[in-house]
Amino acid sequence: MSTGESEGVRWLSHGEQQAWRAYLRGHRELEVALERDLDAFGMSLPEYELLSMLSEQDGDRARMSVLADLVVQSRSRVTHTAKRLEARGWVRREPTPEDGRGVALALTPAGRRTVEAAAPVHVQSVRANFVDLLTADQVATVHDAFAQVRAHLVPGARADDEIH
Amino acid sequence: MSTGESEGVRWLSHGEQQAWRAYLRGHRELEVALERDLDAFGMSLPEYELLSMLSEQDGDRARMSVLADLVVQSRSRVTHTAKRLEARGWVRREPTPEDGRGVALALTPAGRRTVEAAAPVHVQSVRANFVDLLTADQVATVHDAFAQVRAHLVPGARADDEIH
DNA sequence: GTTGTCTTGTCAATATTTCAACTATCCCGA
DNA sequence: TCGGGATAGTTGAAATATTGACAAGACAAC
Repeated sequence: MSTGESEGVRWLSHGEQQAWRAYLRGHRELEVALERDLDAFGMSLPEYELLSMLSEQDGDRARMSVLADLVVQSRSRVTHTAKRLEARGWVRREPTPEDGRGVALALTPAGRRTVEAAAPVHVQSVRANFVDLLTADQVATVHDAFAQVRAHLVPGARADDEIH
Repeated sequence: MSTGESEGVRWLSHGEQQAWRAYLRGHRELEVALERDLDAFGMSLPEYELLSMLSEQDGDRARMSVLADLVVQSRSRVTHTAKRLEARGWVRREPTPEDGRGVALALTPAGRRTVEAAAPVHVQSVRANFVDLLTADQVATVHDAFAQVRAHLVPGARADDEIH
């Protein structure tokens, strides 16, 4: 059994395994660093992402489900995150006129001020710990690689859905 | 204040932002896919990583702190994870002879059987959702990129610490 | 219009993770 | 050999995340 199943398995080559592990570890370290820098603003990375996405939407508002897709989180998780952000006064829940089931999340003025304060620091962190460590070619390759991964896993996903 | 801070900030270029977001999203989708495939074996990705690292150590055992570094998790987290794995009979806690403070985690026979059953499926998942979607060059670039990130964030980290 | 089905979002229960003590051991110098 | 400071690992409570069940509106078929 323990050896029998190994037949026919395409294990990773040494290089592939090295790459995979470098990625897993690098990603974790990077996340830790980004969280650390956001800590000064009293928010986590997922929370920042939510606020940031919201701040780019028309009218600073978006449906819960749209938000969930944008930040790649479950709806339930977005509900919880929104509740926390609402408790801090950064976000407000509003009914949607067009669909009685829906709920829109809207950035409050305080929320906007907070994202705008956090954004420069966060961007600097992304630069210092990621973008600026890489060449333009490397950045482009990372883009392509993960866009492919996403396209494979979520066939319907649009490549540029940060805009709407 | 809200505009004042924007001066002097090196925002991301459009391409950089696209890359960053593609990476964030792709990573999350990838994690979801890997977790889904591991689910059949009753373990999560962090748990698999722990078992997998353990299975590569001499004597199927390693100190808690070594393990924590290998999988890039806090010690406390490793303690909790180990407790769960121990409850399933996959792992056993042992005192270390050389250092009275230390605790070694050892894979049980049942634990080894379980990793060996999960490994082919997991590897296939990593292939299908990541490695095989990329060219060899892309894989190499991802390796370099995240190794650089890790080297920046954890200057002391060894590149090949999956072996010992 | 009534029925059945799908979608939205929430909720409560459960599981996991984090954080800040805390214990025990080791190491080193006076 | 004592003491202080480091290191190893654990603990429990609080914060966060996931899951599955649910309520309610939409929507299509008839």
